[in-house]
Amino acid sequence: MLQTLAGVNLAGHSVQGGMALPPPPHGHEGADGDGRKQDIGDILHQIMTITDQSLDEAQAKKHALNCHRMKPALFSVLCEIKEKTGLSIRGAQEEDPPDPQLMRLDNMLLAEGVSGPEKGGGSAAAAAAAAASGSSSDNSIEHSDYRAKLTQIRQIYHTELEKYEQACNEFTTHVMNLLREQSRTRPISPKEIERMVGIIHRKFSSIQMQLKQSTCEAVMILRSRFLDARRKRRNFSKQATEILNEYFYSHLSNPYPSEEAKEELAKKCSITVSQVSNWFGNKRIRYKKNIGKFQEEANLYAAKTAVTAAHAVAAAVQNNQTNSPTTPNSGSSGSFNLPNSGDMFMNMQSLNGDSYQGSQVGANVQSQVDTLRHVINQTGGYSDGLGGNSLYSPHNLNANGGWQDATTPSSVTSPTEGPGSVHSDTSN
DNA sequence: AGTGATGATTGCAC
DNA sequence: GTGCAATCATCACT
Repeated sequence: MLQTLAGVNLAGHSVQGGMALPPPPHGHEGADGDGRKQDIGDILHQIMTITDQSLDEAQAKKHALNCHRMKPALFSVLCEIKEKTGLSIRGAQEEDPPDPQLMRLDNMLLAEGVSGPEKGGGSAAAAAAAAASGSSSDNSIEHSDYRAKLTQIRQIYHTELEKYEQACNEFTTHVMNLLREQSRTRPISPKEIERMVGIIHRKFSSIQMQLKQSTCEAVMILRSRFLDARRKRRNFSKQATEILNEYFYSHLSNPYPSEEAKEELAKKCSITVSQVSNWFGNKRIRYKKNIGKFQEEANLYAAKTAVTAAHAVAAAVQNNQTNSPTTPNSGSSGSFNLPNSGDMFMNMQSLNGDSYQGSQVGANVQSQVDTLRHVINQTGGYSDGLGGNSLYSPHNLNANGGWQDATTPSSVTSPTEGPGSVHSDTSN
């Protein structure tokens, strides 16, 4: 049938008098070879002279062609032929499975909070990183900065994506219109238009993939810049260091805070428990390595805690004056916690004025300090007999360089208290 | 740029 | 799992 039709139109009475189709054939075409050659020659001639025709002429012929009663049949036949040839071969590769790389990129962008629903400008990754690297004020600044940058990336990504989608839609509509228009004169089936749309979408999605890829790269760079704790190490705040030092020097005989104490310190210092552990690990080793260097610091903190202790003792004594006054180590009152303990190896009387002024706390307090001193002395940790400027003696380090009381540190919830020692825990 | 301080990590021992 | 010791990487100061 195809051959018949094709033969009718091309070899038979086709395109007589311009491009207009002839009336339908009445039978089979003539088998005359010369006649066929003549016809083909005519067609070629018409094609070659088509540019000489005026626009009106062309439109008129086009209209005549469209109105020809054989046109629909011929159109579908040509479409079928086209379908079976390589002209539409590109459509064969449609319906391929989703690109794994694209899926990876999508997942990553989703996990980073770039694509998907807005999570308050932040992301799960940022939150995780925040938890991992602590949550000090410095870090929070950093994370807000990180979030701001991420939001920026997110905005750029969405703007670009929107642009691409818009361009894709516009282009698709344009091509579809064009093809529909052309389908009136060319054998273009709706299926083929669909395929063309698919091709366009694939092209645009490959552009989108590039966008996603560069967005992922940007996020990765941002993460490594902002959230790598080691790269972006920040010193703890002065206050945090002070709190940690106070605890360390007031528990020098056993500077191993319990889990509870670590948590308390972490909370106070706005750092993580593991950071507290790191700090104590570093402090212990560095103190041990260079005791001399830390002596001044130790004296300072010891004086500080002594003053606090004296104040606390004074307050306690005043509270208990009407009752039976007790020494602080009686531990009857839970109203205060003496922040220094048997760890105090300080000679208060030899402290200089900058660190400590006995007169500042008054005679009453001074007597209590003396009491305290006595109590501390009883623990064996206090010594008046230190030579030179050695206000502070690391008695608590044994010959092996370890802490004497450092037995099963992880299970120790408070410093080992000798008889008569005052419970202290600055973390409380 | 050099240097010491400091927080984090790693490998090992218990 | 915890702590020690060594080390790394960065900060902060000169």
